[in-house]
Amino acid sequence: MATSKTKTLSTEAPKAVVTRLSLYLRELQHIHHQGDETVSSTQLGGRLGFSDAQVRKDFAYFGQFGRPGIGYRCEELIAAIRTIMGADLNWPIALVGAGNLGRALLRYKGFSERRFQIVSAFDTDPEKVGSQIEGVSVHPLDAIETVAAKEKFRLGIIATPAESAQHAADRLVAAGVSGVLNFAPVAINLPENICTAEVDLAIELEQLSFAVVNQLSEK
Amino acid sequence: MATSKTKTLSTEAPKAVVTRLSLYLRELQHIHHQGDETVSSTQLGGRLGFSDAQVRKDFAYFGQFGRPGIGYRCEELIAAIRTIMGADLNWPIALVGAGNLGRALLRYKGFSERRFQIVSAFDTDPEKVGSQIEGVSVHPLDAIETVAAKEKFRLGIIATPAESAQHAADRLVAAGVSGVLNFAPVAINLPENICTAEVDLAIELEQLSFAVVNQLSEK
DNA sequence: CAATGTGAAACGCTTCACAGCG
DNA sequence: CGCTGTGAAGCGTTTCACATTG
Repeated sequence: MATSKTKTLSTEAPKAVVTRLSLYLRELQHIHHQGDETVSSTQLGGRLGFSDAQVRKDFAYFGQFGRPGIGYRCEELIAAIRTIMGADLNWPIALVGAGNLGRALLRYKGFSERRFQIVSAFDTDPEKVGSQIEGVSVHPLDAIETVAAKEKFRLGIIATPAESAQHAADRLVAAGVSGVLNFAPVAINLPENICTAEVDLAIELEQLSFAVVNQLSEK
Repeated sequence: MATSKTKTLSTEAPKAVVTRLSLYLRELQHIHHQGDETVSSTQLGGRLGFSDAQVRKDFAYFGQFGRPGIGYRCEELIAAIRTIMGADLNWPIALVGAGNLGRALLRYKGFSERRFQIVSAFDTDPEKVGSQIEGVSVHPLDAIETVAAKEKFRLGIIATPAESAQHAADRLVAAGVSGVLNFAPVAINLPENICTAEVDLAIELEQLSFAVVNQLSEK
């Protein structure tokens, strides 16, 4: 009875819960590294700007992880979230666009800790093709399907200019990826069965500046 | 009567609407560049993955911009959103952390188009301090208050490792910024009156991989 | 007694359906 | 007739309040 029971994940969790799960995981790892074995919903929520009730309800979707009077055991909860998130799988990734941002992503250390690895890079610029960055070689974009057969990447990152983003997306899909993370400042159109996430750096700043002007503090 | 009337923005718009406003703006600019003078809610929504009703309702919070039977005039709508978002102001920005990611942000062209400009960079690494990147000089982090007096930045970007992020945030606040965009993979604690936005690249991938595994297609 | 787990209430956002307009 | 603007209904999420537990 010392171990907690994880509900079947068939229990569809609300989308909003899943987005917070990653934040909980990250924060729990910091807390645990810092030496704490347990944490209460109030503490954890406080660090992330969520209410205690929300933290408890979020975890309750997946099972009973807490001990009344004590809180949650970090290790246990970390393991549970990692399982739920599938964070124990390895994810080889293809990068399209070896410009400023693409090169920074290739060098970024934070991915490997979470088992994401950029295994191949692609670009259309002949000057970039053939070079190596952090041990990853830059291939011509046209070669993506050939390389995909060998490297088996399932996710793709688009770090091209806006004009080339749709083409990059199409090539990635042709190469068989099932998810695309798009850093180009334009919406891309993909088949229904492909998952996408977008990060537009300028938009992040725009939202922030709006919040500042309108005195909306905190998140 | 040819011009539309913009409601006072005192009409507090839902947070969710504001996050979409930036996407509308970006997309309208693409559509307009592409030569179209008008766009319907169905077209615009289709490109972004929103319903037509949502698009109409979103704009209706700020006034009456559309013409029945025609749609929305791109120019008019672009101007209106820019006004609402305060996108006509200039935002000088301080960057803390001149590593991989920081340098990529300094070189990123997408900011200036939206009137964001990194005017000073800071780092604690003596090897980086004193160098110039894209015409921006890297100062010692301790000098931030002195530089702030001259450069008057109101926003700060944190692109440091997780361990240094809280300290970077504290220095930025001491230097008088009112908003912080945090790329470090850790939650930071700030005074109530400071706005924050977070972008964690690994978390974006984690969310994407979860969506792939759980067959959640599209957004 | 400090903390969880959880129904029920409250809230905010999205979708629906349709009147109204050019 | 195509498309907007908008109340009203519907839905998902958050907060509240409290019984429950080690």
